[in-house]
Amino acid sequence: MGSYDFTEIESRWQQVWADQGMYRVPNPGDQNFDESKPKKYFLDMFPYPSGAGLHVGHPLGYIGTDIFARFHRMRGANVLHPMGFDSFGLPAEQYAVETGVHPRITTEKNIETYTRQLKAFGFSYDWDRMVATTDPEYYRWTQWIFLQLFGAWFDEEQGKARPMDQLVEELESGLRSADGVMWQNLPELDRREYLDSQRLAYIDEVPVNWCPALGTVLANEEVTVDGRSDRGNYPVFKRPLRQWMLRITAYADRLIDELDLVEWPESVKTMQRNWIGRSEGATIIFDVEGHTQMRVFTTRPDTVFGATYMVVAPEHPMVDEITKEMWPDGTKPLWTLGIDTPRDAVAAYRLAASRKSDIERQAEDRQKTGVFTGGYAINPLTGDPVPIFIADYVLVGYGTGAIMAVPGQDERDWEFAEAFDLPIVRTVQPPPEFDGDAYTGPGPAINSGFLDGLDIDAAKKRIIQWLETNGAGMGTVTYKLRDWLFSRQRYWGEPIPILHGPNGELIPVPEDELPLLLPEVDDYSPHASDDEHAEPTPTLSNASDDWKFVEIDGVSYERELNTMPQWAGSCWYYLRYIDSSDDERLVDPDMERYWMGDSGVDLYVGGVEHAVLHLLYARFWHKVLNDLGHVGTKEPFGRLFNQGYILADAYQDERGIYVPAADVVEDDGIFTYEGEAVIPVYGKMGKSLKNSVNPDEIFDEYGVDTLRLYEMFMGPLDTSRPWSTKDIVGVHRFLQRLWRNFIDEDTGEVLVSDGPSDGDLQVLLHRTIEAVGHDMENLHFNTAVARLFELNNALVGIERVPSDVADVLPRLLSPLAPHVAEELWSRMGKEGSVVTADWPLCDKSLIAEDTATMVVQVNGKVRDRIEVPIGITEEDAVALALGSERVRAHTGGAQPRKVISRLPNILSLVV
RNA sequence: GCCCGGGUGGCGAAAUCGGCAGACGCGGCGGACUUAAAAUCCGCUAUCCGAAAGGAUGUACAGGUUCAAAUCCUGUCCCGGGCACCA
Repeated sequence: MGSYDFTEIESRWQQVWADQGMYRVPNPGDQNFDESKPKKYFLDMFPYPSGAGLHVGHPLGYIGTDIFARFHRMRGANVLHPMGFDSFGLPAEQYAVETGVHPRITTEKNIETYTRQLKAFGFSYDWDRMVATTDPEYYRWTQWIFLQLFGAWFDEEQGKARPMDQLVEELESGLRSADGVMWQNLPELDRREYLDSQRLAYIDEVPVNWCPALGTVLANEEVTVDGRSDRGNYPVFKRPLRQWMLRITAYADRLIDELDLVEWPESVKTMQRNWIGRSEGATIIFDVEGHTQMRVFTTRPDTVFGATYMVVAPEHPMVDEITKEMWPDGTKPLWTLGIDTPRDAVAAYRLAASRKSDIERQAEDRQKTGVFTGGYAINPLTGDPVPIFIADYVLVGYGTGAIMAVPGQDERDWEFAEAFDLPIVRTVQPPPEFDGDAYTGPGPAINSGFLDGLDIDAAKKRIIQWLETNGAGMGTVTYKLRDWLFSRQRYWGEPIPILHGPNGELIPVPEDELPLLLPEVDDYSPHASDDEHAEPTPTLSNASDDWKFVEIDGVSYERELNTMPQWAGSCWYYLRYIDSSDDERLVDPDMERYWMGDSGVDLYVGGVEHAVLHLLYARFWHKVLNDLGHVGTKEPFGRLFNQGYILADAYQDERGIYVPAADVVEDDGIFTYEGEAVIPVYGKMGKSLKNSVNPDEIFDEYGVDTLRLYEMFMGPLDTSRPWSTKDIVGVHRFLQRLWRNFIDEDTGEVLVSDGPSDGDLQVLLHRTIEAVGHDMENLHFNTAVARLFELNNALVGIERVPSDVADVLPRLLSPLAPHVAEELWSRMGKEGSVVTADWPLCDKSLIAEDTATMVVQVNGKVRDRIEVPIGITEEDAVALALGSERVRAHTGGAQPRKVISRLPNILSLVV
């Protein structure tokens, strides 16, 4: 009755809130919708529901958004605060491979566990809006969006996606040609191929990241720096393959420029800009001896006079054409690999290069290798012949896959030139003190004909002008960003709703046949292998012929057997929450306009690991949907916030294997696990370090409110912080002290007085209201908690809590620790729920004081503190200060030479 | 190598604009209550010198600007993250 029984209080209120639908939020048009309130959309990055369940590190950001949502509700906003599950993915499928249990079963079970755990945190989600990406009613619309991408093209002039119909119209009317060919003159087959090549979702043969161990290909973003898979850390190899691609590159500029519209951490914006990697330069056309031409991309067209050789990527399609039968005169032995003919030398080098994985290329310490092709190009500016090499330091996928090498101004080219004894010409004058090799800094052009004397920028402009007038090139922009490889050979993903006809026709599955359900298969195994040359085979090829083949008008069509990558479902889930049960359309336009407003989601909180992948893909899809008129904003997430991580001690045994941290025993600084010594390390809490702390244990011992407060009190939301179970007692003591301040533990009597506070306590109360409100707005929950501690501490020793304090404190606490706040509110007999109570207002007149502490500095050092009236004049202040013994001890009684004041707080005397 | 963050007591941290460094909590020390312990309550707790009053030093390091710097500027070191032969 009287003691703080958090377990009982928390479970009871969670039940009451659920029964009353406390956190249900109506849409425009719904019954209880109040359009006079401002809208707020607060979103968490939804989790993948893993079998291990939640640990205390997962909900850090969720606690933050929940507090923010509760705060804004009390301040009178309509708050959309939903949760769901990104439930397609590898672990459920791997489990299915091992056990034969259908991934749907595993997934449903895990979702159930996650839902139970999330509900136990007392989060104020509107669970009626929950989505799971694996739900056919959800992925129906993921497939629908894919068909929108398939049914659209990117109009370069308008800079936006448009429906294919409009392209066909413009082609038929002659407004536009198909790569220079009139539509009327194009055979039927070529027309189809042309149209298919223009779509935002298209099939192309491209070098892909093939991961045999996972049995699937991966997007560039899913491959780590050392050429391994992001998930599972398996080796990844490059190989050409026909795959579905999404034309994200068409949006490269908008994805950069429209970052200006959003309030995101600068670091995330920078990462996206770097990933897109826009660089401006020029394409320069080199005549290759004899007949053909070669295009190179350079960001330094101003250095073209110093281009003394050319390098082509080993995989470049023109290599065969350039390569000569015989080594020409003047071939240096160094250039030939010691092989008799250029053809054999080039073949040997290409073979060696193709065998190298990205890791090996890396490991070689960037030693420059390459071989001469026997061919020469003509430098269009100097007219000199320059030898053409192939070398793997030039990448086929970037720019034109060929470069003009300017060793004087490029470190890589310098290294290669030294290794192969090639001429070096400086075309920018380095400063006199420069003693390095390649010079990449600013300076006037030299050895560059009509460019001489110009600085780099001017020289670039001038040479591009020259190239364009002489038909030798043009200004060009290139990007590091590649189109998004969208096929996966896995089972547990959205089927791609396309049929393949006998002549290569691509037929979209009609919208009214969506969702295209995943077929049942006997074997979920991907065709995984240790062999990098194994042929990728989609798991859906294990489906029955009934599913795989569709007959339309007597013609047999084969279904697309690849599935979508895991990122697909998370590209648009924030839209589905708005109207999660709509079976007519993706989202109702009126509801979408209301909740997304002018700038999209008002606060999106999640880990920084999604800085590139998820956030770039989602922005891309959103822009396409915007172009096609399905959503109203240019950007999906107006404000992004990256929460930190919970870190924890972890332990490795002798072999470097992590052991369960919970079972490690410490004795006088020595750590042991099952009697063996282990080494303490430190890192992000999670399965891989085996250092997870289960929230259930904390709930049992301290309760939900304590855990919520603890995670917030540890530090600012955006910094990582070490978990320390022993520190939890601090916030737990706070709640118990709060309880004892309000409730007599023996009798259960509510210890609230009839009269309000006065004096210092009243001032403190209103200061707390102001400070907590301010902290809440700025997501400074750690300091908000500290302010509440102070107010609570001031109540200790007071017989009864003054009525105004009793009225305010539970409301201030309610977003942070909703259960105990609701219990106190209810025990005091207050009207309604504290959840829907108004946020307290601060009476500013009460916190304006009539005296202040004036700090007196002498020569910049604090020497005394004096209470002064708020409106004190400088003259009085100086007189007061000079009257102080402590001040006089440092002024030696002399008059100050100079007085600086910020009255009534600071008086600075210089003597 | 390049690009972002960050570095404050024994520990987690705080410090709107350049204006009292260390709020709040953990831990520690001392005290009250208790037969005792736990819980609770009270006090102290940056470092050094000092019995104290007080003084000196102190926000990674070295400089600078300023009456005044954790905060601004220059350089260096360390930690974390991203990118990495991108022409």
